[in-house]
Amino acid sequence: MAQTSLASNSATPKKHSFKQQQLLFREAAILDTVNQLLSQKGFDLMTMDEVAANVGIAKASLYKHFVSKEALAAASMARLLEHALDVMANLPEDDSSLDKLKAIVRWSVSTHLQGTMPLLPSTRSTIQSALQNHAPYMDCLGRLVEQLGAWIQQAQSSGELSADLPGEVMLYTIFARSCDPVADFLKQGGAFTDQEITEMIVRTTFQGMMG
Amino acid sequence: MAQTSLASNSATPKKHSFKQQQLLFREAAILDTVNQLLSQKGFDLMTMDEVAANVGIAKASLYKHFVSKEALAAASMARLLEHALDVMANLPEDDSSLDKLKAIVRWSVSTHLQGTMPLLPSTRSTIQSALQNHAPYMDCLGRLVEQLGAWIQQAQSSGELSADLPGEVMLYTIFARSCDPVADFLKQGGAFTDQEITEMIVRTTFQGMMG
DNA sequence: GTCTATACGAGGATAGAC
DNA sequence: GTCTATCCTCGTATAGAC
Repeated sequence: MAQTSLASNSATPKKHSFKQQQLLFREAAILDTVNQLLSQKGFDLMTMDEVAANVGIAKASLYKHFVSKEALAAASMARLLEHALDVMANLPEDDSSLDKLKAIVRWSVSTHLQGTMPLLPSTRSTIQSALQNHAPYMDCLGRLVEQLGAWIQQAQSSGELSADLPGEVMLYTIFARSCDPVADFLKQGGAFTDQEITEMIVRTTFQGMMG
Repeated sequence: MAQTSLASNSATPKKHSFKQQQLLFREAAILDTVNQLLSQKGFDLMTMDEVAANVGIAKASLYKHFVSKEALAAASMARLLEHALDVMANLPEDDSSLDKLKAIVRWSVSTHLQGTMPLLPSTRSTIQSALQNHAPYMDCLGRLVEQLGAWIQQAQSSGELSADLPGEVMLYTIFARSCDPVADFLKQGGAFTDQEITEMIVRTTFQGMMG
């Protein structure tokens, strides 16, 4: 199956590069659609018919690219985490750890508001077990947790974040902002721009409602 | 239908009180089960078969009490909001507005952790429209929003909460704690008691991770 | 590897006896 | 108003032609 989507290996360079390019392009288009739908409706309410219709291909063709709905969602999530890692790797080096943590929350909420954040956390969904068996996803997640954990520790050491609040709690709190319904409610209210909403959530995440 | 579950009116006091008692008792049992299932799996993943099985009655009997799955969930939600209003009405009068707001968040998270909080917010679910057409729910919600809004304004006036953060944002932030996945993650981790988790979430909600 | 057509199961809701 | 048995729709997944 084309599920892992590896590029051509060095032994046979460019042998089928055009076909492969086309394949990857098609799969990227599928995953873009899946990202949107996962963001709008979540895994359980997203249907394969819908995905196929939005991409503009037949449902059966979808199953040639991804073996199941779970695999499709997992691929989408893995790509999102790769994107997150990329964002994190490209933050200004002279930013403090706290600044970097704020930046990743800003990116999460902003992505969520744009409708392309496939609901990372959310316990109570049937994908969770599928994700844990999806190596690419788990690999990215591990690296992401490691990096965020390091920044949290540094921010605690330097006094930018409270030293007496478990880092675990902070990690989950930051993660949870990616699926925070507050953003949806505020956007639905229509009184604020996406940027204003993002900044207010970043603020309440780090300073609460008293600071 | 017995959907509104009003007690016997004053014109015919106790005429069928025993039967009615039994009816209300049965319906309360159903709603207890629904609360648990909504808390564990959410609306979309909860099945009527499951509800019937857990209550110990046939599925068809369920439909004698509630006309649809949506009506069932709406009744469950309405009862929860009534409960919340009750908790709010019985807070110590000499508590400050901020204390009261903290108390309601504490109650929300605690209820969530106990597994009896039927996921209030959560956009992306099919119940939302049904809830908006359910008068008892909307009525309770209105009163709840009014009371919380008043407390927020008072806390802002007294300087307990930031005056430059829109009250709307605070309201939603408080609401969102009832379905915060952070609580689930921390509970799953097993490193903290429910009470510890609750207090940490109350803290981060109001003081953020820096305070 | 794309399509049309279809198998199959799950789940919401109902029929009709008691 | 409780039950058993059933209907019907929807959604995942597959068969098989091109």
